[in-house]
Amino acid sequence: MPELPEVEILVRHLEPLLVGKTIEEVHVRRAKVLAPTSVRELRQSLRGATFVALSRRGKYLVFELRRGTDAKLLTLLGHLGMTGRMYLQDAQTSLPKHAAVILRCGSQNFVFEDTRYFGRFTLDTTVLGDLGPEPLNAEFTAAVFGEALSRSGQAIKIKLLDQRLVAGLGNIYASEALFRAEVSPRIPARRLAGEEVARLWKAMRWVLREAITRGSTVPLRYAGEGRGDGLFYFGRSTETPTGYEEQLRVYDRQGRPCPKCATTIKRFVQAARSTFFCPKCQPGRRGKAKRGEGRKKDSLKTRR
DNA sequence: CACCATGTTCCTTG
DNA sequence: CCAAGGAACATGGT
Repeated sequence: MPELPEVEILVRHLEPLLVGKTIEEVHVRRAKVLAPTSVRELRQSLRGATFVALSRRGKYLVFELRRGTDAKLLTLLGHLGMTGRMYLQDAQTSLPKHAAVILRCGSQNFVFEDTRYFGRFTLDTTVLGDLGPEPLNAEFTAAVFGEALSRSGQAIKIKLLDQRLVAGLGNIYASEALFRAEVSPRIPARRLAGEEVARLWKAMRWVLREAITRGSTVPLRYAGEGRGDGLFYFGRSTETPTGYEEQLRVYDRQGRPCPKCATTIKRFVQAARSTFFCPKCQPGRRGKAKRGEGRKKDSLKTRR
């Protein structure tokens, strides 16, 4: 469930539940998610610590804790990777198969579970320093965005996934924002016209805000079973068991009609990731053929 | 069995 | 040093 809107909703959900709670026991079942923090270091730091605040930076969850009244604040960084979840449950409740870290706070467990273990739960916060601006903050103006784009010849879709450019978009919202802006995912970043930059800047923010709004109005079950939990960008539906369904316009909709013009949505691969777009609403540049696109060279890789 | 998956990081090549 | 491309990480769904 991990792009900016999902993390934002999760942070808003957890913040009031966690603040004031004190960790009594720390259990690590998959040490790799802590790296480079060691199990011992995490346990020593967190045992007896109280949650003071929780916020979000890009797709990261930033937990702030304090041990004792005067002690310094410590920061715990969380990331959901592709399949991570975080939630509180009764300490009696059985733990999920892929629980990576469990923090017992009184009668409740704060659980970080992650099926694929791509997520993070660490005291090392250095990655935050490499993140670009928050797309929904005032500092992130269209001019700032355009300036950043002008320094790259890489396809715009790929740049949108670069967390150093702007922090928080992932593969879903990158395609969604480009569709809303009616910009082709293949255009080299620095080739976007000024008005295209402006449209994309606006569309990114609209798409992210829309997802947060929708997520806020849907009854999510953070610890629940079943797919779709914690995922959103939902709208009401009479066809699904939950009564809600995702409202994505192009993501994972190849072969289906474009919601604007009914042209068939296409899928192709960029930087080893799927991109979805409407060839009519998001036409590529005419004129120059792009080389190195749609056909890859045979780089024979050698093993180390 | 084959392929695909919401993310980040490391390695290689140019 | 930088940019770009791809594989790796680990598990599950279709």
